[in-house]
Amino acid sequence: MRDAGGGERPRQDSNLRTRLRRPTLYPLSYEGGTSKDTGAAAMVTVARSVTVTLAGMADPLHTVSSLLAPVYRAVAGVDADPVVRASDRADAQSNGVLPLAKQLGRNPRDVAAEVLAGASGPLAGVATLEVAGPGFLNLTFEDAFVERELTAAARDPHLGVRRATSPERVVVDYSAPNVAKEMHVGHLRTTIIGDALVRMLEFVGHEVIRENHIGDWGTPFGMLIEHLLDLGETEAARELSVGDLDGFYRQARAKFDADDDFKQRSRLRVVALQGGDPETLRLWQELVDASAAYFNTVYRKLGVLLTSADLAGESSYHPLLDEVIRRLDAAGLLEESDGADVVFPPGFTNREGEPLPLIVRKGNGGFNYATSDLACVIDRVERLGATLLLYVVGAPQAQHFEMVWKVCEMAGWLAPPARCVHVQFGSVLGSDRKMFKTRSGDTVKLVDLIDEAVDRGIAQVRERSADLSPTEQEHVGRMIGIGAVKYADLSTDRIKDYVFDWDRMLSFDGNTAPYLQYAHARIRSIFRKADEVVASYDTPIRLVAPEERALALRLLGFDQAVTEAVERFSPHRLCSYLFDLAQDFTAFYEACPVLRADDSSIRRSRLSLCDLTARILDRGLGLLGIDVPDRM
RNA sequence: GCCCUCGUAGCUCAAUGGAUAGAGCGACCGGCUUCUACCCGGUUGGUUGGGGGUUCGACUCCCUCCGAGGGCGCCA
Repeated sequence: MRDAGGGERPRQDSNLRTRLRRPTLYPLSYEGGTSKDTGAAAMVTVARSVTVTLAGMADPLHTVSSLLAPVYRAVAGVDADPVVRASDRADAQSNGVLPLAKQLGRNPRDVAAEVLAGASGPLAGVATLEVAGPGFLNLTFEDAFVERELTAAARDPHLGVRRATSPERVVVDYSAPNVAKEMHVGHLRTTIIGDALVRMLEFVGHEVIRENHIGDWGTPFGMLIEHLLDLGETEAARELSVGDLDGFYRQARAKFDADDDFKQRSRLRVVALQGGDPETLRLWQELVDASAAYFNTVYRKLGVLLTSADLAGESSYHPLLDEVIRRLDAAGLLEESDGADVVFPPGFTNREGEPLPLIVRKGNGGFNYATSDLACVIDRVERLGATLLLYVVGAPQAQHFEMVWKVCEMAGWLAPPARCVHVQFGSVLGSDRKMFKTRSGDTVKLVDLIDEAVDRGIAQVRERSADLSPTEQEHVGRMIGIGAVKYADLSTDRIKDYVFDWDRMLSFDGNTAPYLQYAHARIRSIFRKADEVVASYDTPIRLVAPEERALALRLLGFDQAVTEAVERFSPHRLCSYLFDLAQDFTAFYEACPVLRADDSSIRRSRLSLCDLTARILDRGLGLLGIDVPDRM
């Protein structure tokens, strides 16, 4: 688990230090897409970890790694499996696996030279190598090799993206609005990020279970049900369907605070609800259904995958709560504190520096969210059989989840390979760098935000694309508006706060959805004008201009971009790649005439490059949940 | 008070412990009028909040200080 830190680092004695010095093997690692200077290609670092991957796939760097693996083994004299994936690195380091590199005690340049000598054979016809800098191997691919790999990627329905080597069953917990409460900006990030992760995980071959952990249980439901009865069921249904959930909730709350009789009825209603009274449950279900219908309209507007089938509300864990307590008790973990049943996971302290408990049963005998989160882990691991549990929840809840998972580990419910990951994210800020609010200071309703995005998108299209029909303008404008909001959210490192800025996210310049969508539409436009159909999967690609080469190498990096985004649960990795791709395409487009190319084989080859670029843009944005218009 | 996250160009953001820290916007200079743009190229811009440490090598890891935000017993 997380190390609380604070310990003083032990001082190394100087002899030991001398003996351990000279790290130097520095095995092979893939260093980056393409080099800055146009002529060169991808580079390989004789620097850090071995990222040799086995299966043969379209990505040329993996091919190179495979070819070089024996060379490394010979040079390093290492018998061990040289496969270390990026995600294993931290683990490898702590286990002392990786630093085997450091045990050779030789100069990196010499090692690099030795690798170079051994590599010329295996890499013949693939790439040439040269030693550079403090022990880097620069790798320049042969054109013929790149052309071959590119053709292979184009024929692959997966566009060169590898499947996960060990597919898992993954639960993604995201969105999680509350019944009878409005969805606001706070739900934007969890919904969008969760949706993108689901799409990416499925794409690389994992089995994904979406779970929308809605807040459909607890004491507020007493007053909500009583308010529903006061209004009359038909009137209440009407109000809820209009989507004025906050109004409904506020009225109930106001009555609860002002009216003792109402308060009393509410309390009795909570008891009835928890006791399973059929009529109360029926009314409760009515509230849940009305809210779910409302959530679904929001999800459809936003274009995310969630449906009613994904609902896994807190109430569904209700039957498990007694079991949770029973098991904790049996494990000897349960303690009594101030009348409540609690567990003390080690490593957490409160304001006074005393151990901080996780309360699993309140003093009044009721359960709280910690209890249902515990039940939730049991359910996901034992019933669903998931090994990876993702919680796409805001950063403020980090400590809560750490405590819950710690208790799960102590109780033995959460053991490898099963593990939980908090996919946390920062806040959405206004231009004042404070929490994003309306001008009047209220929280921003999510529907309002979505509607404004669509309006702005449509306005944008009307201005720029007067030649499109009104219907098309609306259709495309919707994609642009929604895409802009999603992309702005996904394109920055999720852990950080970001500033919500309509003008920037809707700009056609810079790292934005409209820029990428436009690059795609532009390619489609070429094909509408072409008098022949050329698909990348049946046309050989020939690289002539440096811009073609740069684009080609970028296209081959799709696999790496997707893999990184998935492994780190960081959609912005994919965004950065797509932006780079669009920029490379634009450079190509400026420099290389496609339809007007003199030579027909070049023309076909360029059309093929265009086609593959469009397919990757389409697919890549699709993995982010962003729609891509064919014209705009 | 303790704990967590963040701090990178004027602005908005990138960067597995690797090469000279990169983009976009803005600004400045120069081109272009095109297979879809208000486009293209170039220049400008940095003590990566400060200081120390580990390392062959630190934006990245550790310590410390400063600043911003968040969390800390019966809400979720």
